[in-house]
Amino acid sequence: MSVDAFAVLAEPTRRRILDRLRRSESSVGDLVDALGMSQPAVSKHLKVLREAGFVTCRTAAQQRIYRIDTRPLRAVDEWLGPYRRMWAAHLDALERHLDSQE
Amino acid sequence: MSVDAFAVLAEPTRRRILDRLRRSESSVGDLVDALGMSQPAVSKHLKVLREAGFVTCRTAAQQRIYRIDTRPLRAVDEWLGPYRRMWAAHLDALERHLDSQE
DNA sequence: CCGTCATATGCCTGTCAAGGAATACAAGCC
DNA sequence: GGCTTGTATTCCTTGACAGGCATATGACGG
Repeated sequence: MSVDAFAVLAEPTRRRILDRLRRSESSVGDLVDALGMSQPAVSKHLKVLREAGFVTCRTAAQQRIYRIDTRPLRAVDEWLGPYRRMWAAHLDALERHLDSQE
Repeated sequence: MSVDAFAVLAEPTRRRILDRLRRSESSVGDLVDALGMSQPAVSKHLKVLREAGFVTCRTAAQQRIYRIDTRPLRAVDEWLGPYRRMWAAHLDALERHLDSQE
């Protein structure tokens, strides 16, 4: 959980991993196939994701099955909160404007 | 708009700039004072933010006044959408569980 | 135990971004 | 037109990854 969530998400490959894990949990090998990248590279990204809390893994026989944990993403969502209020306010204003125009 | 939004947000200083601009638009000098960083460093971050669409600037006399544009943040918000549905689903499930327990 | 499959780790190299110092540019003022 | 103020740009150095290859670790089957 040491590294900043945004820094973790800054890497496109890691977002691809998350996008894939969103659909179903996967073994490292599955991800290697899906991403077309070397196994060490994938394992390293998984390590970063794991240490930042984005994924958890369980051992199943000789494989490690990775699975999303949404908690860090919720933190990002909360960071967005105040900004979301900004554009919500603008949309409201636009709406009022359009209403007054009709 | 060339650089990836997440890469832009990965830099803590840039998030600090956005957090400050969220409260009020500011000149470069204001930001330099607020961040305690060299003026060139701030200007460079502003350039990155500008090129990625996070801020716009207008010229006022000899100053440049920077202001937030929330569009790229809305894009981030949309990227979060599917994940948000994940944890929303979990919360719903938890709620149903608690309801069934009462 | 030993070989094998699945994954993790170390080492190396190349790339890229951040920050400081110096400098260039641009707009106002006298 | 020089001078000052505010901001952008350039050059340089340094540090942080990302990715590949080789190798270590770990779990299973015979």
